[in-house]
Amino acid sequence: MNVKKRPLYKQLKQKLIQKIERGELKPGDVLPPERELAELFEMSRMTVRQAISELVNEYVLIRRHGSGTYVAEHKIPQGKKLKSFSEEMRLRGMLPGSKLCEKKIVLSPSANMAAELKSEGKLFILKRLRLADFEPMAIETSMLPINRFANLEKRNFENESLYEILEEEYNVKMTKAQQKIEVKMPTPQESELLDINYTIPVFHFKQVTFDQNDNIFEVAHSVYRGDRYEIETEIYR
Amino acid sequence: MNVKKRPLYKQLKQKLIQKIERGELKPGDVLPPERELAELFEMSRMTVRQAISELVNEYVLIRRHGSGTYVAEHKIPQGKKLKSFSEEMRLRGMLPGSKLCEKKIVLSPSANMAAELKSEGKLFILKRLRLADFEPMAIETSMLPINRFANLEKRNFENESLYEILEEEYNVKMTKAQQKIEVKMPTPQESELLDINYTIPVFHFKQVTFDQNDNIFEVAHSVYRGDRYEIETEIYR
DNA sequence: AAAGGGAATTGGTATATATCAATTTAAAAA
DNA sequence: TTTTTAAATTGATATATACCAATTCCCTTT
Repeated sequence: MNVKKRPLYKQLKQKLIQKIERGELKPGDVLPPERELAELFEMSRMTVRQAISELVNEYVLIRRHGSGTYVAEHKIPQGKKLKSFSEEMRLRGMLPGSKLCEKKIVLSPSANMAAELKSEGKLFILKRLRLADFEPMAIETSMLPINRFANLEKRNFENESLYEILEEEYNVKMTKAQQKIEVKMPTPQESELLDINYTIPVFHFKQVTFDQNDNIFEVAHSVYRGDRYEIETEIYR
Repeated sequence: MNVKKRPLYKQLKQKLIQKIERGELKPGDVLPPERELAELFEMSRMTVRQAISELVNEYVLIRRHGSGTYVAEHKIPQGKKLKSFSEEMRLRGMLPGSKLCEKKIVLSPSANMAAELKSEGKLFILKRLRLADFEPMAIETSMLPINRFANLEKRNFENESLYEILEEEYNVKMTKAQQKIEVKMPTPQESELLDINYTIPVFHFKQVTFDQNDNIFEVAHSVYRGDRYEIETEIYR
């Protein structure tokens, strides 16, 4: 007795994906026509269409009316990946740097802050001026629950990457982040730190960072110079 | 004779979206069952399912097996997917709108512009003030090569989606876009159109849009109000 | 060789029907 | 009342069929 609970169209989907992964079907290749696939796999054309439709939605296949169904060219590009400031500046061909502004432990964080971090107890706050080619680029303020990162405050952070420390010393890896990006005018302190005129607008990033277990381990606020920084991204339908 | 070239399922899609926009269907509300919708709109259940399926893919509806189909709560996630202005505002729970500012054909575009579009010849330029809940949100300027879109300039664009027209009339679907995002201060004209004080900074988007064959078919410049708009995105390692 | 036109191919839309599976509802039992 | 069970409801999967629409292909004409 054949135990089959897996839907037919999902089975076909999987077979098609396997063919692509094994290289039997390469990007740009045309698939057999729907009517032929139906015969080949002994299912109705409608079922074949359902499998193909899902793969089209997942950008794996491309349909061309009157022509055929093709394997998509771009594979899992997904324009923007989570990077640290240093990684990003290096990618842009600039030399990253850092200047410590503030390093403190907040004993009783505001309710707002605690809610964002979904954590109670003391917070470690790290405020750094980030440099690119020795010129100010951004002000980065990170907030972390100190109970997860004991003794973190003893580091100096001048020539150390926060994320590298977290990964190597505490085994916490960033895997996902949610960002809100706004435009603002800088405060007097911000424009002085960033060394820009008060008429230059800035990017405000509010980031919530998740570790490999999907727990929030950092909330960061960053202020980027609008005259030096621009966001580049690629998005897909 | 009734001239109907628009597919039935797309008509239903539009009707459902309208019901949501008009508030007849609110987030969390349950839709009539598929069998009932089929009877109501005098079409087969399969056709109803196709309409609903597409809306589910676009995060407008949510299906729950055995329970029903519901209007999605707009959580505004999905920052990384390519959307039209209208789709995005709808996701944010706002009513999209449009006001035509300028519609013209440029006979001899600048070398710069032609290079961006990788096309020679006349350009169609469409400048619209985009509204959200009847208030200005952005100024959107689209540039398209007129040789690919004959008679496009005869449309009125007041209540029509540019991308829908391109898809339905010219069979051009947007599949990829590259964006550069900057922060600027608005020009006097921009602050007047957007109805904001000159001290409010704005987002500048420069977008190059690709069709299903990976050809550039549009270059768009958008100016978004910094006091009403923020970018939300999720990024992964 | 080039251009035009029509047939064949291929995906797109639409209907009708049947059965399965998850959930909800309501009736029955405790 | 609470719990359990069965039925009804609702979406999910699958088949068969028909015709429309965009593209390709090939034959004819020029």
